Amino acid sequence: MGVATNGTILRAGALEIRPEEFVVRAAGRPLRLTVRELQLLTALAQRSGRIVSREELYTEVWGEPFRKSDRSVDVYVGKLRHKLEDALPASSFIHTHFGFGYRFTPERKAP
Amino acid sequence: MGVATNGTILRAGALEIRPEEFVVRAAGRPLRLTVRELQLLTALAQRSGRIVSREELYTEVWGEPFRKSDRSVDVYVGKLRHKLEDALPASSFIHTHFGFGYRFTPERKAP
DNA sequence: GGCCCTCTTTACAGGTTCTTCACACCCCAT
DNA sequence: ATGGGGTGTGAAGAACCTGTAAAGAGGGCC
Repeated sequence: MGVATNGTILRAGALEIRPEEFVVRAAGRPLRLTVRELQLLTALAQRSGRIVSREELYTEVWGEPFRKSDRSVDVYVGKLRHKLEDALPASSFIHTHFGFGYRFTPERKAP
Repeated sequence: MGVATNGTILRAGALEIRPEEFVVRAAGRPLRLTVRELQLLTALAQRSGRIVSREELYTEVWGEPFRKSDRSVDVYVGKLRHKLEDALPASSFIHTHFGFGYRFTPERKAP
């Protein structure tokens, strides 16, 4: 069985993710995400604080084997970063770890 | 057990739904709906404010497993929208969430 | 039968999202 | 400082999703 998500509410800073209800709120306001964006954000938030490889993210979200040349994860990380930046400009959530993958952690940006 | 509907009156804007009595009123005037239309509208109104998948709506109203190719929910959403538009042109009730499903929420239309 | 009404299914158009590619830039080891 | 793989990202076409008209199927009634 996969990761338990029943009735789950994931919180991270001012973000509230309800995967079951297809809803993400940023400081109370609903965030407009596509299916893939929501899936990827959920996968990241479920692994909050850990560095996660593209392979792990890809197999979790896309449900098929990862090819090293596939850039889908990067593209969607970019889309998520942009939407999160629009909604919560004072925070950053998705951090790159060169050569390893991404880490989801809400951080206050440097002033 | 299913959703409790005993003696329930669902209200949403100028809409009043009495599932037990097979009656819907729009600003006091009875709305002429078929059985399926009433069932679907009731299912939506019982989940007011939430994004609901076609699958959930289909299994609730049709009482059988959902096939991805089945468009019945979409067709009936269209019929409901048309009748609600005729009765209450200033409001919109059923909102599409691309890739996820529908959300029932009474909203004043943009002027 | 013929008519009417409802429900189901299909087809197509139009719109949105997803995938892939290309290129620029970045990071690190040498 | 330089080289080479890693990462960010815009753009374009493919793939997928939704709205809706229309046709077919079934039942009830006269």
